[in-house]
Amino acid sequence: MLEKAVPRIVDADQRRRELTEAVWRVIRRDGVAAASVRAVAREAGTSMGALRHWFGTQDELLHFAMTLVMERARTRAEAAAAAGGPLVPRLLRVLEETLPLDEERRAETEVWLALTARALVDPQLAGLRDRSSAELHAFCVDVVRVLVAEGAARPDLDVDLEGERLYAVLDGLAVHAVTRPSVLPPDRVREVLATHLAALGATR
Amino acid sequence: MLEKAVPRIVDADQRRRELTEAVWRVIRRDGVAAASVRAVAREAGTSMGALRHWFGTQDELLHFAMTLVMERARTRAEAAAAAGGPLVPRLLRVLEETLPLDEERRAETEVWLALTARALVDPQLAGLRDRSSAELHAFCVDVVRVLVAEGAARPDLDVDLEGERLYAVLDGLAVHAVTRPSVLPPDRVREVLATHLAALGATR
DNA sequence: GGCAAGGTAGCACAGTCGTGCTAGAAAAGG
DNA sequence: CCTTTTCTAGCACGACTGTGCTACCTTGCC
Repeated sequence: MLEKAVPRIVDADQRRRELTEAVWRVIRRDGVAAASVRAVAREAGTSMGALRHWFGTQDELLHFAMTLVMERARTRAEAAAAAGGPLVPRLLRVLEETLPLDEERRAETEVWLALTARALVDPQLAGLRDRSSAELHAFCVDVVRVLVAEGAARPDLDVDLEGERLYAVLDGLAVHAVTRPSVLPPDRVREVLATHLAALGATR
Repeated sequence: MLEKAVPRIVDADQRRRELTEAVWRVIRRDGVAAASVRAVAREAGTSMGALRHWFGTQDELLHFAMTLVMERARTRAEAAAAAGGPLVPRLLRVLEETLPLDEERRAETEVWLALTARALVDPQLAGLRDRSSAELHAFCVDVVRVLVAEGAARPDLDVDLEGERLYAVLDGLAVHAVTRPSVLPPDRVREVLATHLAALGATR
């Protein structure tokens, strides 16, 4: 009943992360369609059997890949939120954690885009995506609320509507930064986002 | 040298459109990954051979599907632009032609999203997407320019930057309307977009 | 030492894939 | 009538797919 032996302690979570990052590399290089069990195993330098030990099925693999994208962005965002400094730049930095402004975040965003498209026809992934987008949307609404409360945005704003608009800017920038990187380099992305936040407070 | 017989006149373009719409149905129902030659032929009620007569290869099929999305949106947008009426509502209606506000446009947007994701790893599709996004981006910049010129937007706006921001709102709304339809029904999408245009002119 | 369990490896199966290919049906000019 | 061309049909090939499965290696407790 109780376990008798505890052999080969390999941190399961850590192992799954390593394998999942192999999934990311395959998705980025060859697309979701190419993220087969064999291809991922080859990329990770392991065997099909080992992979299937950690992920019982192919869908589970993609599911975990999506989870990891969300988790990492959220972790970074929370760190940025906890940092000090003036309000507006700090909120900017939190929002920027979801944008592809460096190689790491670019990888995540590309995987996010690929899996978002797949979620259109994969209910399992759709559930994940819904939870994630609800969270980010709620955060955007909160950002607007805080800006209004702190006097950094006009007091007559429709908070829900502006939250929705901010969220659209955010994901629109994410898509564009990933699909048109030469037109929209990281600094330009930051500039557009900063302009948007500033515009919420423009009273003139 | 000159053709001698002209048998079975089937409008090639028309036929290709019909088949391409079968591609759309498959992509919407089962995803790009499932858009195999066999599946599309079955969906179109024809044979693999017939399909391959019109599209020499699988990539050509997807390429044409993407082309058709772009072409249809552009046709509608030009019609909306040619219509009369006051400036701002007219521009709104043109921009709305790229958004999934009814069943037809929803289909196009879903296919667009799926193919945009695939374009990350398919140079052929990437070329198409680049041309299309450059065009829409340029149009967004023009919209801002016209609004400024007509006094419907603040004269001190950075036109390029605002064009970029408008484009982000547009594609962000497209993604959200397709992935979170219950939160973002068509009227809400219109409201957010209208708010954005109005905000460009907010002087208060 | 023995043994149980965690972890790895990879074969086997039945299926799907894209594409090359041949063969026939349909239609119009001679 | 026959010929020519367009269009349709679908078989055949080799490659790749996800997953069930067995066998093996490694580890740590008894």
